[in-house]
Amino acid sequence: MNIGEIARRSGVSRSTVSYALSGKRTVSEATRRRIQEVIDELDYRPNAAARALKEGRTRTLGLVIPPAGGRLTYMQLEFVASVLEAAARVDLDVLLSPSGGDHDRSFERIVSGRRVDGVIVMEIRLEDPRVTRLQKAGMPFVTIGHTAQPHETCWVDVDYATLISRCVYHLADLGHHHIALINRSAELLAAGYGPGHRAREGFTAAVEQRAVTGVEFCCADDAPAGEACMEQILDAHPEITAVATINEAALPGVQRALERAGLDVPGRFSIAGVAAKHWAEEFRPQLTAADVPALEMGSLAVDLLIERIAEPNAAPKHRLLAPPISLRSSTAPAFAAP
Amino acid sequence: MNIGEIARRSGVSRSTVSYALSGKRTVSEATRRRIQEVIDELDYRPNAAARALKEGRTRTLGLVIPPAGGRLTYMQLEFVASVLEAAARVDLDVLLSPSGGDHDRSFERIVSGRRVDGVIVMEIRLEDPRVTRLQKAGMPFVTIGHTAQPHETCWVDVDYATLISRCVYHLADLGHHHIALINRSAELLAAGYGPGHRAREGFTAAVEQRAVTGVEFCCADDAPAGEACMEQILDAHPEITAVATINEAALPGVQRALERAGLDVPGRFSIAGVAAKHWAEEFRPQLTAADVPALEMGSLAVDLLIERIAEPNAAPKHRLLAPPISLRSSTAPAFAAP
DNA sequence: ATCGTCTGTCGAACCGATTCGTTGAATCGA
DNA sequence: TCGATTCAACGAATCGGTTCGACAGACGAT
Repeated sequence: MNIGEIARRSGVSRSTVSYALSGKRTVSEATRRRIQEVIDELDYRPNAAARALKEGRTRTLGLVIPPAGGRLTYMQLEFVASVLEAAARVDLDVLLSPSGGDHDRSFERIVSGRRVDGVIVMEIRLEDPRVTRLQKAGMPFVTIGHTAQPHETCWVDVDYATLISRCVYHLADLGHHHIALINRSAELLAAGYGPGHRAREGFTAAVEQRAVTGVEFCCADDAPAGEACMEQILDAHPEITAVATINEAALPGVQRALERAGLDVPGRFSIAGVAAKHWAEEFRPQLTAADVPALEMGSLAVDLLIERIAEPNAAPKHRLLAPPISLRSSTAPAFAAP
Repeated sequence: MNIGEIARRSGVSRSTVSYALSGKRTVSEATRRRIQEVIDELDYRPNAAARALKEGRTRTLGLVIPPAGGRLTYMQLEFVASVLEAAARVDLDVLLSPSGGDHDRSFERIVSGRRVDGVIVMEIRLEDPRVTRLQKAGMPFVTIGHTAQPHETCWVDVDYATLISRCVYHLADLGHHHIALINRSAELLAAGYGPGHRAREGFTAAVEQRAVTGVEFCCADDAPAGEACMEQILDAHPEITAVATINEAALPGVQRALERAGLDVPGRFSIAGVAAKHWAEEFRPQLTAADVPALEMGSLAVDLLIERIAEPNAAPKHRLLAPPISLRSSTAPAFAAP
């Protein structure tokens, strides 16, 4: 079932079949039809490896996702889905690589085995060895999130600083004077996880501007950690009446702790966050949040990457997204003691 | 940076480099070291396409997931993650194809372009065109879920009939006499979606055996549909005090409807389901459920597939999993009017 | 009648690996 | 000292496509 077989059965040379298929040279209508018939009959499709070898491109994109897959947040999942969809629209396949460091075998295979034409990397750190690796290998890439050298690379990111600021403004407008930030884990922050750092900056700035008091807490990405964190907040800072957060995975636990403490949301306690829209709507009560446009980001990333593959030496492009806050049912005016 | 370059720089032939790398023939220790040095220096790795072309295998698996538009359930997500992990452990890459029918371009590329050595297909229907297509193409595959001809193919599946039966037994043991089944959508059922049909069978059988009354409801896979469905149940069958379900995505809505009706879970109403463990634990109240071992299923599927690729003509193997129910906080004895 | 152009097709080279058959040198036993 | 054996390396063929240069035949212009 190779091109030679098709050529033999339709009585032409292999090159003619190739040209009939690609249209890069003229082939008479009669031969073209004859070839097409044979192809349809045998259900022939060119071997991807052979084509990739000759053309020097694989028509495949790599998507590097965080390792230990089970822990993908809803937002990340939405993003992955949208990358797949966008790639499928332009007939590109997607190779997934669950890897964190730059010594990961799967990552190495993809990058230096030239299995893909370009790579999208999620969950970027401020100093990210994968970025360095990709640059060294000369592999086109787009990151979700940006490094400490943002001007050097192509990326799409969410403006966490602005979004957390908006959360704080919103809460302050509602009369909350003591607000906590539930950030992501201390380990992530220490590792230079950008969104965490920028959420911190935005929080600090907004708190200062509105002259409210703000305390930051780091919290691992799961419900039990959220529960423990919220307990700690209530315990150490009983004056706090609202939280802003970028840690959606912790929220079920946060909610549980508030419930146990008898603090109704939003009656006695408000929560504003940054989360995937779908997730925010399924949360109970529905979450007031900046709805991260994960779907849009995915197709944006694919577009940028395709552009980059075509023009590897053009100036890197970036997109910083700052979606507005959707008001739902998890925030309300600060409780005034009767 | 190809094998010829390495050969030239280390003063040997290309074949010697190849043998030094694969170890398929003896290469003197001295030359091997010399070659390795050059390789390390240039950071060389064999071109995947060239290797695939010559060897006739790609060292890549295909994973066919439901079309990207539809949302993956938490269970499906866990499964995808575990496939990725299991494949990475044995140095295989994974190509994702979000496709439903057999005419999907991405599916066709993977199957007849021989981009992968084998395929794992999720969300199998009783009559599934993709299975037919794969059989015709002679591509090794493993399905998650099985078709109406289960003996013909390799598959891994959850024994939904048994699990739903166990839910019903558990609820009946707690004194519930009127139980609803919240199945998945009527469209899916009509399309021959296996888990839906087997849940129905298990439910019918268990209800009969325990002499309780059971009513089945179909419900789309999202919270709003779950809410509407639960409202309908309460409205049309006020005697019902418990539901069993395989529709995890509908549960947040179900819960919301019960809350609005003032029915405390599990005090006044019980819920037992089939769901991913992590999901069941994050649900409030924690869900009594048969914890689908999605992680185990993923690596099982990869193992079966690798076996199948090695021996395409061996008798197909199957695995039907029936995990026990984990008792959590969403079920309690039927409410007895005071 | 001759030359140039255009069409449609073919043959051969090439992409970068693997692998088989071969060969030259070193080693060994008789 | 010679043939047999082993070791280490080489050269060429091959996988299945794409693409470049060549070329035969038809056609039109001069």
